[in-house]
Amino acid sequence: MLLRDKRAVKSRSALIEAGLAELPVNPTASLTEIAEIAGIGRATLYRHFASREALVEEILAVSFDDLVNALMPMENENLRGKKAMLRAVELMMPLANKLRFLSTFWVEGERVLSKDPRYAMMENETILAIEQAKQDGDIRNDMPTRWVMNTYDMLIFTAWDMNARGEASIEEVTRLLTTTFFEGVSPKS
Amino acid sequence: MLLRDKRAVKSRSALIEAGLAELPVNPTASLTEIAEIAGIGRATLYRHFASREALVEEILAVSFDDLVNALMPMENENLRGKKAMLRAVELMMPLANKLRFLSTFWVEGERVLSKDPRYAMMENETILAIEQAKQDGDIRNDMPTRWVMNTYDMLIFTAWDMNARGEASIEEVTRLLTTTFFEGVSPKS
DNA sequence: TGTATGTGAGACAAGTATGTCTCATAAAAT
DNA sequence: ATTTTATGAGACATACTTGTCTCACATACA
Repeated sequence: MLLRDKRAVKSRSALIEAGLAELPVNPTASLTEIAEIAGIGRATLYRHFASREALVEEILAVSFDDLVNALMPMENENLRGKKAMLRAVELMMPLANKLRFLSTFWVEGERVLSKDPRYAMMENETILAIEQAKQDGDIRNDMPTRWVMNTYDMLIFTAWDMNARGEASIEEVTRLLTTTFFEGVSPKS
Repeated sequence: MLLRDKRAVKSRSALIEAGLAELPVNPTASLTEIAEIAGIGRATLYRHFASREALVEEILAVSFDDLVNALMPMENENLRGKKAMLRAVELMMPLANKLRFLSTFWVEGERVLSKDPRYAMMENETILAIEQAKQDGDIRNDMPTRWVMNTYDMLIFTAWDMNARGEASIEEVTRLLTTTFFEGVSPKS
């Protein structure tokens, strides 16, 4: 299956899309269900992916590629600390459904993606940004970087979820997210 | 199985404890595994719980009972707004290990628990507290109550999770949670 | 047009989880 | 002490999932 053929390309992306949408909602979905959602025969699924594991790993790889690509513009912007974190949120919001897959399959994800040098780079840059923000006086020094990172990730998901339910626009949830993250829910004093 | 017998009580609680501990870590664990962890025969598991679903629902019910009981002291305290929210966090945090189950099985949980009148009551009281806090000037008026509630819930789950992983004590995550929620990660100006 | 190739449908085997049932044993209840 | 009841071990049927394979058909490609 060398993806020279239009049909193969279409089948493959339909399967990846189906897994991306279904597996975070129902992680134990059978490959029969995935194939049905994709509108593709089950046998064809196995022609593209040797096993269930292979499918998950492929979706992880594709999602991670999208994430890296979304953040590419930052390479030329030389932002640091708080400004970098704000910019990253802005760039990441539109693909939060892919981030959701990454977080759902985090155990597999870490095993697979940790072989990718970009993975260590990204994590490192997040930590650097948080610690830079601490030095700049934008993030409290008495908060563990790990907590700040978890909160940051969690707020991105909450914002995406609210947007996905149609309760607020991308711009609105981005504003809510960044305000809540840096200032909290209290009014400015 | 009317739980008049010591043995039945012991078996039942051993099974619930095993599910409570194992299922959040490995949600697809078989009932054979659960029974083995509990140190109970698989047949006995089926004597107590008609199906896998019944076991999960029972654990959800027990967990929710624990949550409601933990919040009982507030009935006599007449706290409102921000103070009520802080107190609720304080009372809920020690249940971290038990209530992680609720967040893992949130989909089933909502379906099962929404039949319980106490569920609607709890949600309603949270909304009331948030709106009271807005009136008191403790929460920004330009933030939708729904966003504030989602953020509040997600921060509690994040804190539970971090504590359950042994990355911070109950006191530590309580402090981090309340500070982040009301003040954000920025230092006080 | 003719050839190569991807696809759908379905048969098939192997493995595993579910749920039921029986029987001898051990423990609790009275 | 006697009766009642829960348990463990294991057999058993059923259903589902996985992964492989074949064959007729349709579509892309050259």
